[in-house]
Amino acid sequence: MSPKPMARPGGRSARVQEAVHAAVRDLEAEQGRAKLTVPAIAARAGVTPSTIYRRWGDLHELLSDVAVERLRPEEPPSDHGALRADLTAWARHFLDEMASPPGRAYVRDALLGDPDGSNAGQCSAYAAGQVETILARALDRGETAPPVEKVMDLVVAPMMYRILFRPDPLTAEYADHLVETALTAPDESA
Amino acid sequence: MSPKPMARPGGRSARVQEAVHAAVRDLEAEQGRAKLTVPAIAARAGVTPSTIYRRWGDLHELLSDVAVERLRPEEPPSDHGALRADLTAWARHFLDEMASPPGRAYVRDALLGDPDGSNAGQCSAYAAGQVETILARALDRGETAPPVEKVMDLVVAPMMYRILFRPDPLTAEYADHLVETALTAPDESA
DNA sequence: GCCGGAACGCAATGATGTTGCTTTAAGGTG
DNA sequence: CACCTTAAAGCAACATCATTGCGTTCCGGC
Repeated sequence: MSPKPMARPGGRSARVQEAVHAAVRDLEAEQGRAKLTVPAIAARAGVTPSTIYRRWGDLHELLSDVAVERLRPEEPPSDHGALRADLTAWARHFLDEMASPPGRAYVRDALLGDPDGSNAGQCSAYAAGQVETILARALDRGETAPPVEKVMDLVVAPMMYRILFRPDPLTAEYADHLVETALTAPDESA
Repeated sequence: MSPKPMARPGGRSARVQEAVHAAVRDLEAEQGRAKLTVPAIAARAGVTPSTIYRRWGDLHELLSDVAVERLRPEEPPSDHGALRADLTAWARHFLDEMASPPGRAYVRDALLGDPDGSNAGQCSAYAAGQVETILARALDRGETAPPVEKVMDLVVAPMMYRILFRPDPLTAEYADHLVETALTAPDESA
């Protein structure tokens, strides 16, 4: 079911997977999405199309797979010494990444080829993990911090909604505004 | 660019469009999404595939088109005599519709075949329109009501985010909670 | 160093996507 | 009301892509 069963993590399987992922990245960068087709990717990766179909099912699942890997945060959120500063910086960064044309494309891909929703869930988990880190750091400092769910609802969700459903441009001020809302909202215990 | 140019609204064009849309609905109901292919739809609609490709570009754009039409609200939100009741009822209804398997499928389709984001924008506009109606009604009654944007950020966005990115089931209580948040949040003027 | 099984390559087949050319009919005009 | 223009649909050929059976290779374990 999972696109990357990797029943055999070592050796050829791993090489093929890496080659295919690299081929997707390269082709996309060089020729754009329109040229992203399974045979083209296979040729570029030095692999036969049937291999790709067998391992990933179809193009969308493969793209979803690659997109999720690209959406994985590479570093923990930067530490600015205070909750508000940390959250603001992270929200701005997140918005910047996700609202950019390539970012939007990755998010869409991740959602697209995802029969069971596990890839989309992974994306959400990445964001939640980053937020979690920030909040834990705040608690360590002795600050009061809202629960993760609240930040997801009040900061992450609105940004994602606008990215996906609205063509309008998004600004850093909007991210700031959302963080402000999350930090000043009443702490219901629900 | 738009999937439905309709430069000639009357006569054959309209009949073809309706026939194709109907074919999509029927085939989906009868044989499931897997069997939804352009040639099959064309055959069912009594049309040649090239007609569909020329008018809609590809299968995804056609499905997106159909999905948006299905997501259009058919009635104004029901009137319960008070803002809180109206918003709660609408949010529950919205969540119910969108979180159901067919609802999720429509939303995904709408997002999917949508190069310029106009279809997704339409979906958002539908929801905003419904909210707008509710808020205007409240103002007419003399109630104080939050701006539309606030309701979109605090109620609609979190629901959509969870629908799209999280596999977990969603409850009516969650919708209630979001409405509560939106109505009790401090009224910043920003 | 041998064995079992999973993954890959190859190649053929069927289905789908795409396009030039022709034909029909909608909508405007005299 | 007949004619003319032109968008849209039909037809048909072609290119490309998706799918599958079978043989081969190579990983992983004994």
